[in-house]
Amino acid sequence: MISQIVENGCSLLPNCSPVPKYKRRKISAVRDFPYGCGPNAPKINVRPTKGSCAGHGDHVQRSIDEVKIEPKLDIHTAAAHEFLQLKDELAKSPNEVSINSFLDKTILSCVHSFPVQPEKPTYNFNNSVNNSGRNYPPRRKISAIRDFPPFCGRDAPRLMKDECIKVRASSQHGSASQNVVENMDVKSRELDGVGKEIVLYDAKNEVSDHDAKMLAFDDVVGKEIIVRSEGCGLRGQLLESCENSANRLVVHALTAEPNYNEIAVHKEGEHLRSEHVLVNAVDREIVHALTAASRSKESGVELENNYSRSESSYENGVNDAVVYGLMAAPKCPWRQSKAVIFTSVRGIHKSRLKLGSSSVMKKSKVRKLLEERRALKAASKTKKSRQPNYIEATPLRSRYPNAMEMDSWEVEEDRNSFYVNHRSHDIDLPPVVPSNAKLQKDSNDCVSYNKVRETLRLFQAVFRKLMHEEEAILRRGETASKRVDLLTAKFLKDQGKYINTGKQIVGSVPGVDVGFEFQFRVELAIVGLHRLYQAGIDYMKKDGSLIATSVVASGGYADDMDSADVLIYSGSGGNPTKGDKKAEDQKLERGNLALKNSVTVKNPVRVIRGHDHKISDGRTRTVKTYTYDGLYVVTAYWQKPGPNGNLVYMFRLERIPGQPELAWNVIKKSKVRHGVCTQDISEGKELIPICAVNTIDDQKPPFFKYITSMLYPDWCRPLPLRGCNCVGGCTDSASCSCALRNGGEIPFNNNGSIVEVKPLVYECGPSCKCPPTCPNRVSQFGVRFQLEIFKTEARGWGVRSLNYIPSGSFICEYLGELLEDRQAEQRIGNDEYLFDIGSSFSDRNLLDEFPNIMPHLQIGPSEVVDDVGFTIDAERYGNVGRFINHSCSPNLYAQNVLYDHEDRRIPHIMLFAAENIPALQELTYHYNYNIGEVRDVNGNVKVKHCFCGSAECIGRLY
DNA sequence: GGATAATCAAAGCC
DNA sequence: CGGCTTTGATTATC
Repeated sequence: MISQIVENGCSLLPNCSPVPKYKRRKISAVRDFPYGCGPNAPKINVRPTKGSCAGHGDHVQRSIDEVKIEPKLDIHTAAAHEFLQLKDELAKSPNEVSINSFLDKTILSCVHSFPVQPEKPTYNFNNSVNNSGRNYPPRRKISAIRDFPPFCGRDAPRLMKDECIKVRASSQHGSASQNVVENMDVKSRELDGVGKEIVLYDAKNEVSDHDAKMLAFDDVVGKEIIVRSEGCGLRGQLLESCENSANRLVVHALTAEPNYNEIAVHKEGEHLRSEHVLVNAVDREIVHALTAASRSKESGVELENNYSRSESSYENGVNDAVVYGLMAAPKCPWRQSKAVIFTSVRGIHKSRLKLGSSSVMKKSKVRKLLEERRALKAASKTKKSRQPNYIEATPLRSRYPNAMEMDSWEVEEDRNSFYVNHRSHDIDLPPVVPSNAKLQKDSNDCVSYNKVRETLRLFQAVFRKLMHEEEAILRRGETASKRVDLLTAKFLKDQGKYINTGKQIVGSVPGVDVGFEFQFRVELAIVGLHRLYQAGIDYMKKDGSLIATSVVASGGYADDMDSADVLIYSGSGGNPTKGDKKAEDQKLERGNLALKNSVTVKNPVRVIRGHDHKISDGRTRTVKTYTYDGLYVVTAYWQKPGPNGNLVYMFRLERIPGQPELAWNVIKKSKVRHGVCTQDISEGKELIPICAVNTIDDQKPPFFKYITSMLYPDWCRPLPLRGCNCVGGCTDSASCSCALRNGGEIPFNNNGSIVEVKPLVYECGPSCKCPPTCPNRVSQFGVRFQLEIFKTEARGWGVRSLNYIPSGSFICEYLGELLEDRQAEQRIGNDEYLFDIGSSFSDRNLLDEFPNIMPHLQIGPSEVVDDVGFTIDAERYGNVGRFINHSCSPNLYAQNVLYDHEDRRIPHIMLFAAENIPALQELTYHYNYNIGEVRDVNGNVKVKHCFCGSAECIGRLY
């Protein structure tokens, strides 16, 4: 699949060629930065601590490191113990004591309410299908040896047509009896003293022993078997299909009767349930299948409407028989002419296993996807496919409404395709590169921190790119994947980009700092924070028992997340699923059990919280993110009735102190914002006011004239850009002249995020016919996020957002007076706010990474912006962009954009988010000076220290 | 008893 | 909201 994506990508960028090395811009600007800490300054990027005084930051850093450096249970446990001890001392109230006794009681009561092994299970044979009693029998071991009547059992011959007919009972008159067992003669006899066999036959219908329906199991006690005759001859056998603790096995009309329309094997009360629905004429195979499947655990055939679908899983040795029986058409001696269509495209297995299918199936599905992509491509080229719609996405049901009429379509291939077990191993998946080797190098925090950030950024970048492709597919009217996050995750996995994949980690995950913001659950898995895609509780086995390692609180359950440092977390399970409507009491198993054990083990548990963010950057929407909230300990658990009337487990998690405060807490806690010194530095010129905050000293923001568009000198009269003629909104990239300028595609996703770094982006402009809602108008509308400027400890004023910013979002333009370089050089002393146009610096992490793993992301050389020496001076006139600081590890990047004129020498400088940026995190971009090339008026090399404080800070701007 | 396969559950996502 | 995804744990089997 990956290779396919790559191919597609290349086709979208026809001029693929080796990436040109970006020209580093020559420096003409000189900046002064306040004095302060050096390269070892406290990190500021991911720790939006209030105020960020250096000492405080150091302290926080250290205490986190203590918890983080050695991801070993005992250290964390020690920390947790310490915390708990402290807590005990602080609050030795009677309440705390009573919690324990309360817990003891709860545990006792919960034991009573979950009778795992009732002393004397009772079984009600008179009650039929709807019995839902909770007295489950003890688990059963399979030990029966059975004698099989003719036509049954493992040596059962395949039923031939005649035999089927013979088996068929003549009576069409009987009716489904409510009181099934009473109508039957029940015989049971011992078999080898181990198991028992029960033969039930319908006396009324007077079928012979051999043709009687027969059921065998090995332990009568603990099983209830109901055979319901629905007025037809019966012959069926079901051996050993009861697993787990389900106590009732309902065999519902095992019939050999053609034209009879239902065969079902139910196992009520527990998970296993298979149904066989037959419509007309093909039921003989079912009997065969059931017979042949006698040694399998479960088999089923469904015939719905006019096509057939098989759901089966089987054990070794009987595969052929089962498949044979299920499939019937190609081999079946009595059905040579009457094909049941088992849909298969090009030999790819199309029948579907049930949810949670085997790895065999997964691989074949992957292959299917791959094949379909190819088919898609081929179809779009040749348009000569036999099936007009090759692409899987619509359910089989709607895709093959007339399957029966298609008769022997690709039957030969189907035969093979059913032997998935034989074919599954030569599926060519891309090799999975384990990333463990790389991990060895990540001994210190900085490396792993960078790695995590790099990986997340990579995820975002790949995601945006793949999303872009999917949107293009959708526009063509074809079926696109709806789960680009999963596509991206798979891609990264295949590239070996998952990190922290080794042994499960208790406590902090190296490189993942408190406050990290994630957009998808798969990202949590990619960095090793929480490995499960859906489940809320991750856990591991430690010293023989389960302990919880991380939980995700995302609002799906009735958790209490109001308090900052305490999380009341609901256990998992018990909720009504699709199949059965009623909620069940939660069980103390899996995650619930692990959390319970963590109460006594006192190990730290990572907490990730889900948040909903309203994004109103012109394309109003809500996005959900997940924030790593730090380490907690589970201090108590109890049961209580949940919202669905069932009993649920509740867990109390308390945050271990000394960890960085989270942004949402800061905002929540402080209703009144301290240190606001200017309400709106834009003086109403921006849509959203930009306030200035200073909690460091009394300084006010420096004076400057706020502008919202560039100031061009008199001599500069750039020609307007010729616009496109798209009336609807530039959806057709082939006809939109603006899209063509961008290499044939709109460089933004539908949600307004920029797809990738480009030397130059053409947006639609004033002379375009498209409306303002056009997806190709993003950065021309000014600031859309709630920004504020704030005084930093060491770097003067900085800019941050009060809201979460998704990766790829437009932040602001860098506005000011346009100068020629030589003019700029004359502004000595006032050179702090100069931006050199023409270099189009882009994020190095992104660019260095991409050519390796996604070759089609390379950029055509023709697009490089000419560097003829223009500079933007924001000293006297400017906007919020002038306050954004440099960082060696930035979260924004500058993108050249043209929309209102076509002079490529002086593009707009637009700043975009290069990653997901949590609220209150400082916004930075890379000023991109060349070290040692900045000189003063006398030609002396100038040195400027960098105080960005990022882990990879090189200590100098130039 | 260890390896492998099948089955299942899960606080997601469109 | 139904349907489509995935992964890891558990269970079953050789």
